[in-house]
Amino acid sequence: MDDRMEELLKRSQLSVTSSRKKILELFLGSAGALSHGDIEKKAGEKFDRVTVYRTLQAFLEKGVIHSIPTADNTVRYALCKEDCHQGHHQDNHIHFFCRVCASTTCLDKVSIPDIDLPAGFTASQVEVVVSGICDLCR
Amino acid sequence: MDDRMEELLKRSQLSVTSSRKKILELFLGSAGALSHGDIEKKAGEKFDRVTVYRTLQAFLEKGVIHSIPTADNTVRYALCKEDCHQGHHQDNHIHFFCRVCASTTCLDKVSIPDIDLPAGFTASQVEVVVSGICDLCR
DNA sequence: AGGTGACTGCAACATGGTTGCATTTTTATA
DNA sequence: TATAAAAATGCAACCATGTTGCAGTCACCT
Repeated sequence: MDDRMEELLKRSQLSVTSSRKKILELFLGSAGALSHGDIEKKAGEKFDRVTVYRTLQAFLEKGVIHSIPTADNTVRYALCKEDCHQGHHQDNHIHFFCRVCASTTCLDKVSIPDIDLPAGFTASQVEVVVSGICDLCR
Repeated sequence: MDDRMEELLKRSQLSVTSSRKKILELFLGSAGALSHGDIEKKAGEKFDRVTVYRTLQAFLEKGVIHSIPTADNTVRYALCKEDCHQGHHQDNHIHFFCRVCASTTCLDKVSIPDIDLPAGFTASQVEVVVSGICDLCR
């Protein structure tokens, strides 16, 4: 477990520190996506707010996590799959936000449908966020 | 023009005040969606920040505008169409965010495709935000 | 083991958003 | 039209969230 996290950090060209291991551990141990606030709470006051921000920033840049915009306007983060590379995310899946438990899940199985844009518009990214009730809350 | 705004406010059960007329005017005169910050800038320091917040809140509740989550994590607002009613929005269209001019547009013509959710999930709302380059910037 | 560069924590700051309350403006009613 | 009640505004203060600079610490490489 510890090895796995160290390996993931090294592969992403990030130096191995205790805060990064801890935050990575939180992501690995959580089903859905985490917000900055979630991480601060779960980490148990062990790290400075700034460290959490900078760690998330580093993870984002190196392609370890990706950010998810949600309806309640708080950014959440989730682990990327193996095919995410530095700076070039492959998060071609939709996100589900549960109104009951406020959790955000990546629905890897559901792909994003094609969308016909009007003439003159060019799409480089499509974000789909579905809100509703998740399988655990019904 | 002035009549049109007063009528819209009255129809939405909102009392007619100068700030509401001014903010409504900004929406009518702008092509895309506006963020809180946009409004404060365009209004020319005439209104208190709090008033802008409360006005947007009131407009939201009465179905005059709807909110749009964007990739850069700032909420934007756009006028609702006629078929939006109090508390029950009919904003069943996708939103386009231009990376160049940072404008957000409602693409009324493009409807949201159906999405097959995994078993156990129930969808109540689907948000689609396409990022790319708009027709004016290419 | 030791030097260099990267990471951390602290303080201070900036921004975005909310709440309570006194004052002003709208609206409804007479 | 005058007036009372209701609603909206502005102000101050506050909280949450996010950023920056810098000094100290830690990880990495040789």
